[in-house]
Amino acid sequence: MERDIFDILDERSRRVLNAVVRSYIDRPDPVGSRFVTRKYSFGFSSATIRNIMSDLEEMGFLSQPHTSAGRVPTDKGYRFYVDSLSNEAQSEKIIEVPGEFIQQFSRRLDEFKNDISAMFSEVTNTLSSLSNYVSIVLPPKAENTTFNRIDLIKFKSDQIVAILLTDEGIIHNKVIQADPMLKQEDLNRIADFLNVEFSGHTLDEINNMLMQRMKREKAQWDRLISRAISIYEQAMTFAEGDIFVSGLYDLMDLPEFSDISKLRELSKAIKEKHVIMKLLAELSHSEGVQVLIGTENPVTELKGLSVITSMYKEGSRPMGIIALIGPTRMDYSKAIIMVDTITKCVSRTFED
Amino acid sequence: MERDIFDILDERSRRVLNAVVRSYIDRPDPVGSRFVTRKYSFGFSSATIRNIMSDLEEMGFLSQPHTSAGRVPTDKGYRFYVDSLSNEAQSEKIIEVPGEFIQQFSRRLDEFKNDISAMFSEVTNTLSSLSNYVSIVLPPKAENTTFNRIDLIKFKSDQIVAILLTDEGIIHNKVIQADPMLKQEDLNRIADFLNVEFSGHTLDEINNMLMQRMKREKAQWDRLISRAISIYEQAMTFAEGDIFVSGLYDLMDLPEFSDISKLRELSKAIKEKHVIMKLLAELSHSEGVQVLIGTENPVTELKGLSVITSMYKEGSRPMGIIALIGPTRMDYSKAIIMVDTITKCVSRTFED
DNA sequence: TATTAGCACTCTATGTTGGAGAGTGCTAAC
DNA sequence: GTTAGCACTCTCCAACATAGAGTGCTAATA
Repeated sequence: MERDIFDILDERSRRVLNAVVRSYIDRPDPVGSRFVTRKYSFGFSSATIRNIMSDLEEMGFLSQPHTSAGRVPTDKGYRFYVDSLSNEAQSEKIIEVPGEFIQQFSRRLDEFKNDISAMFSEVTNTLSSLSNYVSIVLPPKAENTTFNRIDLIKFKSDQIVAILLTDEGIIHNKVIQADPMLKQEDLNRIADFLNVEFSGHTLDEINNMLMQRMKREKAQWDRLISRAISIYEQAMTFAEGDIFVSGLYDLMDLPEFSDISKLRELSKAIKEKHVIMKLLAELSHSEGVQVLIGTENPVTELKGLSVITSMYKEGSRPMGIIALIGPTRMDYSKAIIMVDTITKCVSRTFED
Repeated sequence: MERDIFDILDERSRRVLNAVVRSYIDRPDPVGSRFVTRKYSFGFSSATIRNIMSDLEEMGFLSQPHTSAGRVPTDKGYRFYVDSLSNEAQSEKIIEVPGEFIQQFSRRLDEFKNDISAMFSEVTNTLSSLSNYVSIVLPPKAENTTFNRIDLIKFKSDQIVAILLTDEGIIHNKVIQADPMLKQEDLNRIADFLNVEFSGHTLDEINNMLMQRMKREKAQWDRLISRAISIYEQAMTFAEGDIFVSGLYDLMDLPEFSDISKLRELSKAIKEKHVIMKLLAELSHSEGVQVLIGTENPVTELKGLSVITSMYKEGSRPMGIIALIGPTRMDYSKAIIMVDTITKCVSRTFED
């Protein structure tokens, strides 16, 4: 597929296309042939460039806002640009992130080790203020985290506070209604039982174990176990985790958002978390940094925008997702590097 | 003070002024004398109204965008309008909130009794979607909440998870570093000690008790107590509570925000939570619903806006604050009633 | 055959002009 | 004290002209 595109365009067309995209990313004015010849000295006259650009338009890489305006990249044009970026990166001029930044940022993350939400806030803030785009972090899905221990605390006669700790340092707590007859000692015994049984398993595994055991042992449970399982199930139905978002307001500075309506759509999409979460989750099945450009995007609210995502992991286990959302006219090379770097920093923090 | 203003203006001027304000709130076009005479039949010609409006302008209640435009209320004009609103309310035509709504909303809040943050989210969402302004809820200040119990859980050899429950149903948790020699039993004894000592006191009282005791007993503590106090102190330094915000994007529909820059300022102010928190806290020393109009506002970022606040309470103890922020051209009568009603619903929920 | 210079053409952006309309302030009459 | 009448002011909008940027095409050039 990629090969195809590179075959269709000869060296010269490719260079012109990339020049147009780069120039447009730099300043959102339609790019004219004369401008290209002057700024990037190709050794051809503007007339030649004109012909090439005309061809590129016919092939759908560029478009004209109106006759006698310069050209503007289409989503397909951006796609070509992004693809050739990663090609370049593999071959030669990889843009370097100063090791200094990485070190400093990693150290900063370490400070937040005891408070994982604060850490994620820090991540989104850093990412959005560096990029001036909207950054989003999805925390690890509960199912992927590892049960460390649960504690049950009697509260106000008919309520129980269940506190679940995971190895990742995430603390879920939930108030559940319960039989007022249960004493704190009963709760302790129940918690002990759960801790022994479940420790070290992921919540996902636990759900499966539970189901299997329920099938096998059915009515034979003693009262303790049946209560334990019922309480655990109640405790586990927590609201889907929050997502961390930052930088929506920085977008207001960009000319493409002077209209506001795009911004509204984006904010609506973010408000309806599940839309975003679903998109990002789907997008991140594959390895490395993923890029969705404009209409490639399945979510209608985001069709005018581009999304860059990457997964952070603990070892080889996927944890959560870091994403950057901006206009299609995005500084892709910078954005991709940033997402990549920051994802790696976060992964490293989870390692230790 | 209020009397003064009512004395300066005769009955007729007052009616004209209120008519202008109401009309401008209804539609943001400068209000002309002819329009006033037709819409609100005063029994005077437009020329007379013109004279009155000219006087009102001289006194600073109205202003003209340019000669030969109609008049627009100044902040002082709005202030007059708001003050006469509450006068009206006291005397006769109180706008009624359907009891049905109150019942329904109270029932809805009850559903969230076990999850106080979800409840506050619900409150901001309701308030902003009813009003189309920005709504903010400040949760109870930690110092004002009542210690119910603390639990300490050993976690990963050198860490302790401290979980503090308050009578209000708020759960704070915090991971703290600690001596790896401490066993879970030690922690239990420490927690027991704290629970016995502190139960039923507000966190504020506890801080005072602690300080006093430290002064009195100084070096005489036994090891348990000294450890307990140290742990409690660490656990209590949690991050300043989150504030709940909703509706920023609904503002974009209003003509006064077509400019965007005001919106930026507001969002900046909200991001810097402490600015908002400080303002709201100051504003809410007094009883009932407070209104700040435009330049009355001490925070520069909010000078173009109006703020309506009210405190929710548990019995007579102030808990937190509910606020609505919108343009100075706000539908004050509606907004005030809404803030008032919702505050009362929240207070009632805390009662039981 | 590929490239280029030249030119007519198109479209936008900007500025100017000239009512139409809304509203005012003032004056003189009621 | 109130009002009718009128000249005046200012905005808004549409019509029009012009400059500038950029194109596409053609014919000449290497």
